[in-house]
Amino acid sequence: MSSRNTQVGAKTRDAILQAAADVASVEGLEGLSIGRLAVEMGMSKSGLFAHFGSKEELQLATIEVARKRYVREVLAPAMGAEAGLSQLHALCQSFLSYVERRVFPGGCFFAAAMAEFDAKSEGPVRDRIAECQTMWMASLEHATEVAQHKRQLRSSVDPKQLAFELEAAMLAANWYVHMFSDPAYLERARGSVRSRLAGDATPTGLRVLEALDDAATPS
Amino acid sequence: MSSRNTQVGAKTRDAILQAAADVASVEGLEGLSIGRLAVEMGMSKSGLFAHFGSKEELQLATIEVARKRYVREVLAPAMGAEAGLSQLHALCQSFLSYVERRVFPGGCFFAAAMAEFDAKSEGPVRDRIAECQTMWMASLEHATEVAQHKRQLRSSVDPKQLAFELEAAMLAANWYVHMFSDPAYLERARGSVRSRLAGDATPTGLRVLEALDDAATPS
DNA sequence: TGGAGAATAGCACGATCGTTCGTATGATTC
DNA sequence: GAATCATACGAACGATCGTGCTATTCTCCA
Repeated sequence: MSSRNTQVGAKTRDAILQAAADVASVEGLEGLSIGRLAVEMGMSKSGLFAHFGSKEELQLATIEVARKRYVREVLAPAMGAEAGLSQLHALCQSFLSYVERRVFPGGCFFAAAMAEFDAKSEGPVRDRIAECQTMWMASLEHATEVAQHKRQLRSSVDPKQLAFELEAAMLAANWYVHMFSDPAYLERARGSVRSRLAGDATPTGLRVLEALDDAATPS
Repeated sequence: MSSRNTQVGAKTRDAILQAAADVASVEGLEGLSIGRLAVEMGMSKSGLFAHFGSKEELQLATIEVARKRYVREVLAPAMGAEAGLSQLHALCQSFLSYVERRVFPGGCFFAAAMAEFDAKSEGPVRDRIAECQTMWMASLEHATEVAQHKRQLRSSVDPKQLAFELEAAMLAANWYVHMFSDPAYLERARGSVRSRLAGDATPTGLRVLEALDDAATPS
């Protein structure tokens, strides 16, 4: 048949995982309970459970759909920007927009998961979360290195240090926005990103940043 | 009598809460279970439970002992510093030292609690955590204002913005140190604090910072 | 020394947890 | 039309959750 028939269970499975990712961003990956998830999906606990076989498998599968959402909502939009400083700027703006748009209802899924598992004993779930966080940081560092190669950021800048500081401001905004229900913290983070990039930029880099600001506010 | 006899139960209660704070910094305040805590304390679940009457009361009491520990280990040491920029610097160093010394085995208790409750529905526990976080930020902001009054930091600096950025770096270090078991992130945060304060300091403030560095590295 | 009251233990409850098992329903394939 | 497979359900398991009640043990003071 031409219209390849997607297995009926795959749709259900994905629907479950999308809901699971939303719940986990609020309640945490451990707080995610199969029973409550089944009620929310309008199906039986055992029917839902059969899709995964164990809670850990459910958690790992949830991480994967969350990761795809993250790629689609944060990374992909920033890939349109020119490599280097523009892309570094785009990654930060994209992340803050993703928090602002409430792509996950409880804030950044991976921020919540990192905070939940950072002190816990080792395990596949913790390992995968750490991997995801490392990959995200690597994309910030890589954009920094390209920007240095293009003489947009000073060569004295340590890419890991810059990535750390940018991510720190974005993470803090993520917590505070939800804890105090105050979107002003997103603007604080945007201010941090702007001044940090401008402070490390070469004259060439400053022109790039100015062009980005002009594009953002076409008055 | 001169040696006022503390009620025997009060010691037990405090011992329970100290253990509870340690556990909660790793497992979270919701993950804290009365049964497991009782086993750890070598007493019965009901005997332990009787001290509090409800899990919520246990959580609130745990927050209070954690807060006292925080005051003792972070705020109090920094109160020895001269008001203003020195104290702002001391608060940041004190916090990072508190993370490094593993005052709570799972990292900063309040960072973990904020991450756990930021997206959750309202309640006394969430409210208290938010209060504690606000008070900590207020002490950073206050030190900034005093520093401005003393002409150590530029008057153009927004105290809330500076406090946000300092706290962001410290929080990020707290997560990463535990997630990746790498104390280098503490140095990254120290670098962030140093460059951020130096960047906003007046000539007077710069001399203060230099004096602090000399005192820290008496070569 | 004994009695009052605080502190702890024992036991049980309903609810929920993750998990297993047997079964019923549809669709697909021979 | 029969056999097989994917999918979901219902019931139940043992464990643990928070929370009551009642008894026992301990501490301290008159």
